[in-house]
Amino acid sequence: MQDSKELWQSKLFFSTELLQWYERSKRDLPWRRHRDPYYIWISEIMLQQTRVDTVIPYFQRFIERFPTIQDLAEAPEEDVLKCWEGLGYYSRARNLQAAARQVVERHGGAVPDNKAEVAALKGVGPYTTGAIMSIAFNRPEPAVDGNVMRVLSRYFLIEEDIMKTATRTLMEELATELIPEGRASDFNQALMELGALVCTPKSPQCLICPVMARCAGRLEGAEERLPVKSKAKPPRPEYRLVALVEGDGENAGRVLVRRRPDTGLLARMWELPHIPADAAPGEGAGLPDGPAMDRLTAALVEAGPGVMARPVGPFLNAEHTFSHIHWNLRVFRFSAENAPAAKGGGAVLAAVAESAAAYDAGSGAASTSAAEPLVEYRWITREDMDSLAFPNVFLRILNRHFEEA
DNA sequence: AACTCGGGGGA
DNA sequence: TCCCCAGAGTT
Repeated sequence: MQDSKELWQSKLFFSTELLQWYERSKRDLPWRRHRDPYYIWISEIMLQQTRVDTVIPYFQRFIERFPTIQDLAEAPEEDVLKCWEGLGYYSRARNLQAAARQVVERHGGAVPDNKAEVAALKGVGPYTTGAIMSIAFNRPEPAVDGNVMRVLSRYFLIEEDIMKTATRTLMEELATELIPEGRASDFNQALMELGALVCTPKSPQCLICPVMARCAGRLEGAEERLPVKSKAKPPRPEYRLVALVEGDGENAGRVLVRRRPDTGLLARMWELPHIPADAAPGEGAGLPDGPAMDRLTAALVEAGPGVMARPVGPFLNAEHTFSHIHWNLRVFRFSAENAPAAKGGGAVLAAVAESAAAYDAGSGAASTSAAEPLVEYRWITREDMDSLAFPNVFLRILNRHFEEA
């Protein structure tokens, strides 16, 4: 029998010591200052794949801008995205707002104290369901994130690959057993706090760990190699040519940007126009980038907004790594000449319908108007950046440009 | 089960 | 600079 008396004692020891440690060691975090389920929810979504120190300023700004679920539900999506700018995984923000609307419509604007209903909210998966139910409502549900799997795999010497679904299920069962009666909120937070502060991925601080005495991983000397985790694939490289086009005439001092499509990578975020490049940048030092500039020039006219632009020269190179893609960006400066339809600041310049034909041919399911723009172009000033959401890589390029200008 | 989806921090 | 971190949705 696996579940010997010794194992039972180890579990009791773990829960008891951990809870006591948490009482004296817990950090004073903004979302721990109240029990509002809305704030717990926001913080848990932001904390997915994101460190506490990064989240804090975003959380403060977010609840200031959207103090209630109602406020969030009624806000323009642009505002929500702007508030999320720089945090990454922007579908979290879009799903969060969609879920806020769900809560307003189905639950009268209050987060439901019901597991199935919480789990049904957009962007709320198994972990966040458990986190909300336990932290906000003190329900005995497991909240198994990376921290928890690391702590449990070490303490109980679990060698299963934590990337596998079956392992997470096992961890959830174990974590549920460990919750002391009536203490789900504190215990689950304690578990994650230990993973964040003591039982860290590298160089865990075993000597100050409250449960070191019975940690099977530590006693085996295995704490550094746990948890067992299969490696992720390296990101595939992608090479893009980017145009930084400065306007002329009425658009003097403005830069041409576009909004990304509704789905996929960086959906609905703004960016500089760019096109794919075949291969790595020619490393020939000092060679003019004539061919690349020519292709960009043509793209701005043909596929893009019909902008006639004169190449000025290379501006800078930039790199950006996503989980699965590594972007190599070569940014070139252009000067617009006689930009068409330049009717003044911020006007929509043109729409690209490059894939409209293929779409229509495919299904004929033209649910939206045929004139619906797939990509929207605008001439923007630095001030316009205060209301448009850009991914960090383009934020850096644009800031550099406006600093020099 | 495999793939998609950002960005930051530490060695 | 390189390496590591990892929840939810989609297919």
